Amino acid sequence: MKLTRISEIRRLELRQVAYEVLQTEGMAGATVEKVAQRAGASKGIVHHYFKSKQQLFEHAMRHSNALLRDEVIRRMRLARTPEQRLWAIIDGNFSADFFTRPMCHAWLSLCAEVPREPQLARIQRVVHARMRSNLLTALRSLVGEEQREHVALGITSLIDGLWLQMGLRSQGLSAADALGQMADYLSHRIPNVAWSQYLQRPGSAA
Amino acid sequence: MKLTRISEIRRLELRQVAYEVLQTEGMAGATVEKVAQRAGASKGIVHHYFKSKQQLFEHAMRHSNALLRDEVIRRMRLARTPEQRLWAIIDGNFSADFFTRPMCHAWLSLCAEVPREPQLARIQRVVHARMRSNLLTALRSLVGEEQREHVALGITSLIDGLWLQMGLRSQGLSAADALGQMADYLSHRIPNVAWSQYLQRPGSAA
DNA sequence: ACGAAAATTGGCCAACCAGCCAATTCTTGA
DNA sequence: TCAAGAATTGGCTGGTTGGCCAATTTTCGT
Repeated sequence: MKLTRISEIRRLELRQVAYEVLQTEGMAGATVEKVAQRAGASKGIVHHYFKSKQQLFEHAMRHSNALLRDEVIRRMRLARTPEQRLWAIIDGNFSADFFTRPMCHAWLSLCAEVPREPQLARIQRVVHARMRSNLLTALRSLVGEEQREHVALGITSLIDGLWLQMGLRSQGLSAADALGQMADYLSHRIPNVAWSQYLQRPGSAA
Repeated sequence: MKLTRISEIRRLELRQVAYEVLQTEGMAGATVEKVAQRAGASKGIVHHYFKSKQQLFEHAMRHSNALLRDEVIRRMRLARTPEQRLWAIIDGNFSADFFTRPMCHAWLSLCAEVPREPQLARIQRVVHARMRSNLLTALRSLVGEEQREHVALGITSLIDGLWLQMGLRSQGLSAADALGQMADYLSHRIPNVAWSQYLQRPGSAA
């Protein structure tokens, strides 16, 4: 019995490679041939698994999204209180493994295409909806109902803004800097929770 | 005597048109021919004024940057107090004329190229330095010296994050929403200033 | 072992594009 | 008016890319 068909393996490999190429080449410079070459395969095989370049990078976006989602889920499992759940979301978005300049460049390249690629826009909507839902749930006991949406938008915007800083600043930004900003925001916006405690043990939410 | 040579007029027109094309086509889809066509000119004339496509869009970035800078300067002139100066910077970044989806799309396209185009990175550095300088000056009497850089980074990130939301959200974001978020941030981070007063008269800092 | 199906190759093609340039039109100063 | 120079045209070219496909190799069930 075959659990994983070769086709599934190839699909996963290629979308991973496509995402890597995106990190260094950007959307315009990322050609099907470069993806094939980096994967050690021929150009034809890429088109065998993805009917178009567009679809290939659509799956690359799903890939990066899955990485981020898993980081958040892992931290969510360990969280026991609403504060911990909220911090799990934030900390997951600045996981040291993913909050890097190359990752940010790939993310930016994809974001820039969203307005013109309905499929990417669809993925973006799903990502956004999940983030909003997670935040609203965690905020339920922390913020009054009439302010929850507002605070959720503020947190989302600050996260995205810090990612942008990582990509655009000359010397980048450390995950600790970003988490410091988030803790600072939360300390002022949602007092009576000692948010700074989460900065002591970086990478952990429990 | 001729104040404005035709060459200068053309350069201004073309960089403006290049920026408009960027709004709808993105960086990959923005060809020299499309810019020429939209400008009602031939492809050759574009290369006559800009030695390369790269240089053309470098000037397009300067163009968009100049628009934003002027908006901030205009509000700065009317500001009399540090709070007003700080709000002038923020309000200028969400001027109703520029805080639109097409503008955001062009901005995103340029941001996504920054990592691979040293010239764009150079412009980006200048923009960032000016923003930082403006913010630190305005914050001098509002925030303790040891926290100024931190708050300046927070404000910058939140502004960029809200721009990103404008570009990525399905239904966009109004300038009022964005300014509401900024006022909310300032109210909690820099209390004892009635930031909400600035929301009464949208578009004005005085 | 064998044959069908899956996987893979490498090259072809049509489309597109940036850069270039010779020829033409327009502007301007004397 | 009339050159001289600036402005502009439009087509050419070399190079690249995405999509396609016929041919070949590999895998796998029987």
